[in-house]
Amino acid sequence: MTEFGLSPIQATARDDAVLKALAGFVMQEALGPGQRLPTERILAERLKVSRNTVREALTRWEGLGLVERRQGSGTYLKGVVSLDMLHMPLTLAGGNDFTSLMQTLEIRRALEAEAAALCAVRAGQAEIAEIARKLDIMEQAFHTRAGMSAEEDWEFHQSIYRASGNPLFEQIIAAMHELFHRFWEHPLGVRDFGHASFPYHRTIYERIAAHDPEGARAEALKLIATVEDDLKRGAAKLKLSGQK
Amino acid sequence: MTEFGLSPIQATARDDAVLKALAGFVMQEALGPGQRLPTERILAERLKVSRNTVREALTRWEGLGLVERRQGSGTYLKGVVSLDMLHMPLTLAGGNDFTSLMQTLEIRRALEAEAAALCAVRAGQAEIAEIARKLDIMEQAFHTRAGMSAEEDWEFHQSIYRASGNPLFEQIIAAMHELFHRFWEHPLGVRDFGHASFPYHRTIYERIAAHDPEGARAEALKLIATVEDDLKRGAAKLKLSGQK
DNA sequence: ATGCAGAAATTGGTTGGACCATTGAGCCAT
DNA sequence: ATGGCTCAATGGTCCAACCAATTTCTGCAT
Repeated sequence: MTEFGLSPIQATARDDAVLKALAGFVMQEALGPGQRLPTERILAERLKVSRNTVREALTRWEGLGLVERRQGSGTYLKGVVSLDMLHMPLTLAGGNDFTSLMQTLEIRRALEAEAAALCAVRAGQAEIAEIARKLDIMEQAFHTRAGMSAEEDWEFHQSIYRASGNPLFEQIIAAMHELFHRFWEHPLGVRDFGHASFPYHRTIYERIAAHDPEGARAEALKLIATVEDDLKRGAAKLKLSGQK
Repeated sequence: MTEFGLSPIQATARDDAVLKALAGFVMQEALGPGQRLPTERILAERLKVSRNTVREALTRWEGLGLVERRQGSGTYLKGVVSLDMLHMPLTLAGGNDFTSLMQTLEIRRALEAEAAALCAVRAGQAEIAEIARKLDIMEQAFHTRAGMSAEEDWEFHQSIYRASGNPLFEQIIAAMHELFHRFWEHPLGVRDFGHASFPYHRTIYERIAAHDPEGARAEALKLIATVEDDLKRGAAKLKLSGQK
């Protein structure tokens, strides 16, 4: 099969046209997350298409998590949209079981290590200071609330992804985090989940502040390893207690 | 065309219910990629919902890349569908420029290295044989077609992702690959793009076959490094020629 | 004036029916 | 066989309602 370099043309593509126009409108009006966009009826009238077409277009955006619809209220932006957006929908088979969590952790291990290394190379004074701030907040929360610092923990890691200079790290891991939110919070009933990982947050920060990419990578790998251990302990506990 | 195993829907949240019922139907009938599923009119009748509702539900799946609709023909499955699917749609800002490509390469570097290492640990005889087969095909195509072996190259990497035992690797990288398809093919006008990476395919395979995870990781990193170099060369060339 | 319950308007969700555009299968003349 | 034709099937779009949740307005009692 030879390559002709030709793509099939699309005769009818009203949905896409609607989304393109809407994206242009959003940019023009400089709308951000939380803002409400025009009602379906108005969009249909302005764009000279049926309300049904508008709805199918918005359904696409909703499925992509870009927009949230509230009956009786309106349609609201949930993220930043731009004309040159690229979509990368992933669907993972298998539910919220041990295997799925373990698989996401393998992805996170790869990305976390790389992000920490890149961060150690690229982070400037401001980024390092921000990471230090998040680390302090997390450590204080950890001590005052006896280890319940999931939210602060997450924000610490986010600050590293941001300082990596590549927004894809944050986006991919954030999507996984949102997906397994309940499990990152109270995974599998292990009460002291995450305790073992605590000291490595500071060591990661130190290696980043010292601009030592391989050191940061190594500490990040240690952190993920403790999480994997916790997960395995939780799975073993579950097995003992007879749950499937 | 008599029995569909579909039962009517009752409460609100119709479209979600439609998708759940449809997913159940797909599993029950053991439908796989490429297969055609019932027409919208039949689904609407069987589920006792309006055709518009069916369409919105299918629009969701289409946006997620699970399904492909062909006017006049039907709606066809594009991937594997199951009841306990989880969706992780990512939307990346920024277009098909040099920076975006470089950022996806950083993600690919992290994942490719980890996948190769995992593969070296987990791949069995059958998986290794499959990788060897893809490698042979790629090398032959490379020699007979003077380096134009993008498709075979991609299939070689896919076989590694599959043998890693974690489907997320293949899904994430496949999504990026599809996204930047034109650029992976003829990136930035560099004619011998990918030539430098050629020898590392075999070295990666050898480390995997020897069950040497760190060796496989190292070779994978070398391969990505050559691609990054090609990309930088292409960008420099573009800069010289005055294009933006 | 103020507070609040109920009415009214707004907005997304659903329905049913109609028609258009594309596809594919069957048929027929060549 | 080949090419062109019809015609039924199927997804794409449109319209005009109505339903359900939410918000806003209104008017009465305090």
